[in-house]
Amino acid sequence: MQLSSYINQILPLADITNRAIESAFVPVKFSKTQILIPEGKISKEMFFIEKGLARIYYYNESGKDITYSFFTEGMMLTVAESFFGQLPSRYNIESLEDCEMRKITYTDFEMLLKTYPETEKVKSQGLLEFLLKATDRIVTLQFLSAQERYDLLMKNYPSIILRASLGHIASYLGITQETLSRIRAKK
Amino acid sequence: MQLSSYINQILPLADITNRAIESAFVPVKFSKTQILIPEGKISKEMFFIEKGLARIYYYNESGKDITYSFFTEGMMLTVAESFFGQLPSRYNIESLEDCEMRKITYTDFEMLLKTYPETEKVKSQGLLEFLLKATDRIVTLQFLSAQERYDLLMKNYPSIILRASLGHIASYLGITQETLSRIRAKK
DNA sequence: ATAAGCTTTTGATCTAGATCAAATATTAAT
DNA sequence: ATTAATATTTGATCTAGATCAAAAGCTTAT
Repeated sequence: MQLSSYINQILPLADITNRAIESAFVPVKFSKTQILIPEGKISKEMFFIEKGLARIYYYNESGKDITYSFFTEGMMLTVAESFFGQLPSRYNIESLEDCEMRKITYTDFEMLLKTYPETEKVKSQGLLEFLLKATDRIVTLQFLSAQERYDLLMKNYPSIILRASLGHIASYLGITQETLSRIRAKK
Repeated sequence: MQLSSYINQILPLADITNRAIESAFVPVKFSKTQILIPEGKISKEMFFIEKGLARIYYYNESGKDITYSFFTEGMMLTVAESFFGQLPSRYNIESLEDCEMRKITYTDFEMLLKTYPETEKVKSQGLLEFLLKATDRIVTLQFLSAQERYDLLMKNYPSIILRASLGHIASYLGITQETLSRIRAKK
């Protein structure tokens, strides 16, 4: 999906606003396993993925690397609280494949908000989408079994399951690699 | 906490805006165990709690009543996706004690947004707070043990633990009542 | 092509927390 | 006050998923 269709599907905007947004997002490429946003830093940029796969992750108290979430084509990639709130990020963002993205800086984003007030609505609408995903995730983790969580991911994001590594998927689901491997072997 | 201090702590606003917000929130009382927002309906109202305790809950596939989250004095109570997005709520809101609240209707909320554009920022900032809480919750559920989750709730919201029932707290933590009872008995 | 380094699978065991069931406490209703 | 209804505790099992350990498959770099 293109950035323009992504924005329009969130909220239809005047042509001039659309063009301003388009040109505020500049192309960037990343190779596999680059850190786009490191833990502890304020996110100065937000990304829209045109091609590739990335994840947000953190290290838990015992130092284990835990995937918080995956992002792929047509998704807006950002640690929302850090970018929108300009707070230090508690997570890292890492590319898992060679990626083609578009990025916007926070400065340019603020400029858009000032110049085209209707973008403020894109912001709230965007935040709402992140919130919807987060609440889904909570319900999933609260009471589904490992198998059910896997099936759900498979149903909603089959491409992630095909492209991400076993270990990353397992920690995303809140289970160990061994358990995930056995779930897969079973069917 | 008063509504005015709540708003000001989120974002300082012009006096006139503050006063408009104040008067848009009208007082309401609820007695124990009333349903303020039922599942399936679009939230037409958002509440600010001055006194009392409430929860958001849903029924899982096997019909079990699961507490999604608790709200008490000084908190804004709403199924954010439903109120801000005007979508049908997937959860119920229920009072757990006799409550004194202030409520605003969506119509009045929209009016505020139009008349005082700076309230749009209160909205995004509010959404951001909901998002922050949700991401915390995900991390908690992803890899902490029952005991750790309990300790964390106790540390962050001791008053909830003292006031809510065992069953409600247990489902909130993603465990059974029996397990929670044993965790408590242990210390 | 081969070694070195990762990633995934498989096996054996262990344990946190679930489930089932019954006994106490607590609260509400007549 | 007494009964009925609801919430909590306690006990005895069971099981999903963790942990530990080693083998087998893949990648990547020389």
